[in-house]
Amino acid sequence: MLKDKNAVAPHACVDCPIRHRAVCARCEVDELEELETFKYYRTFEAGQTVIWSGDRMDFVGSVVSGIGTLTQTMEDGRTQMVGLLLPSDFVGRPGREGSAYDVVATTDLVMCCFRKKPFEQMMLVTPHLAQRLLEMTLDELDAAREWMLVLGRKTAREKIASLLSIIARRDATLRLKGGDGPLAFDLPLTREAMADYLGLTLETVSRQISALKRDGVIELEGKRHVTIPNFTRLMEEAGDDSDGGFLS
Amino acid sequence: MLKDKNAVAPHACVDCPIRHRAVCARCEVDELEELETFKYYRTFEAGQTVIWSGDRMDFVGSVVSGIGTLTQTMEDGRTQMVGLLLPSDFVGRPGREGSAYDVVATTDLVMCCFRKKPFEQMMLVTPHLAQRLLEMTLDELDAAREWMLVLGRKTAREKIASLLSIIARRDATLRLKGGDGPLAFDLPLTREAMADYLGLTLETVSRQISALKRDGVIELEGKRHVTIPNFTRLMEEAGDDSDGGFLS
DNA sequence: CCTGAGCCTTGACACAGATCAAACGCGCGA
DNA sequence: TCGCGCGTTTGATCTGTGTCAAGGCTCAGG
Repeated sequence: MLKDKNAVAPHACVDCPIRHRAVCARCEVDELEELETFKYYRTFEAGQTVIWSGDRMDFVGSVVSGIGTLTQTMEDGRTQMVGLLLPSDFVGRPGREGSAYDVVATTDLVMCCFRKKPFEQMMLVTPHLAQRLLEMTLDELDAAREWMLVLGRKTAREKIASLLSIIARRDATLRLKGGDGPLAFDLPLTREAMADYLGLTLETVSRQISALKRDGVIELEGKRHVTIPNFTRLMEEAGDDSDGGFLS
Repeated sequence: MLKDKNAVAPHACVDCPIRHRAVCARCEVDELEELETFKYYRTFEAGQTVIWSGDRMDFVGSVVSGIGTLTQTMEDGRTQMVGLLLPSDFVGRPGREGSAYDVVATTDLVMCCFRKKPFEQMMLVTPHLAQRLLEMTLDELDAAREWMLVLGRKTAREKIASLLSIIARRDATLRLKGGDGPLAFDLPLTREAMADYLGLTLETVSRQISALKRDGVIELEGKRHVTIPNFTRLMEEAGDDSDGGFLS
């Protein structure tokens, strides 16, 4: 199952693509060198599970490229996605044994992993690391709470529009493109995964996407490629005020 | 409007009731003394707003006693509660200007406040403070994600049962009572506040509470006093597996 | 004692989204 | 080339929860 790829991809930290956004963003060169002594890369194929809920974790790490999801599942099979992992996002919790969620690779995924014990040790004596992790965790908390509003109070159409605007925004900031011209991106999620994120069924997701397309809010090329002709319009459909506040 | 009470309540940190659970839990005596140089107490009456969303915050702080809520509101008035503030919980975000949520006192509330600037300064040089805050933030993130499952996937009945079991658990841990005897507590929230927390209407909340009572899952004395004859039964109704995992 | 304001309960009905079911289209292996 | 599987779309119907409306309980103030 595991491909040779698993052996691939070691960067030097200094020219890592997520250098300026990940946990290590604030680290000095010598601190990066220390991190490198217990760092290793792992790759996962689309669909592979990175960590099972409840499993013991012996590493923490950052997403370097690709997309992953955090999900919770009830005994009867109902599932809720509780987080989206994009490049530079952090996985794992220092100071806790196991994972509380399933972590799954949605696309092929490259992770920069640190052995947990030495990472925890280093955090105790390296404020740069702990400060950055606190900041990232606070951002995630804000994002989770924003999502609670989506889940608790928005209609199906608003939920879809909210998801699209989040993906569009994160995609745009990753590529550092400004401008209000038409945004375009590939949906990194299946209809089912979107449904799990939004607390809907996949049929409802499909119907609402068709409706948004019919109403000219989005354009579709194939099933996955989305163009947003007017971002403000999308925001209105999402029920957000137009302040354009953006996440992490 | 402000009562004399506002002048009241200064404890010495060393015999503070939340000393061992709040941000300052890990601080040494000398660190507590430093905190005390920019600490002050404020009290709020039930119903009073502590901070308006978007307002500039010049303090951060801990809930000493009483109960508060964090809520988000959409332009059209739909509101979602995104957090419950219980004694020892932390309010405010170091490194950010304004509040992202409305913070409201649900009961009379006493807060231990720190002026924000000196607190941020102290965090930079006091690992005990930053470490504890990270730990608390990670716990809150877990709680928020658990709540996402509730909001996205649970039925109205399960939502009510989930809320009751959370309140019962936190109440029990606050009072440090063990034992599986019947739990009893007063609901700190109105039906409307519960609805805002659960993404329901107050009518649905009322109906489901009546139904749980009818089915013997809970007992009611008046509108607010709840007895749980069988906690395991309540957990089953909440759709949680019986692992009894508990928060923060 | 009466009155009014909050808070809560209950009923009747409407509707958004779930459920069940069928079929499409595209890529891939045989 | 065919056929199969997966992700998706679309339709018909069902149902849980929202909406609207009426009335009850309790407590504080006149």
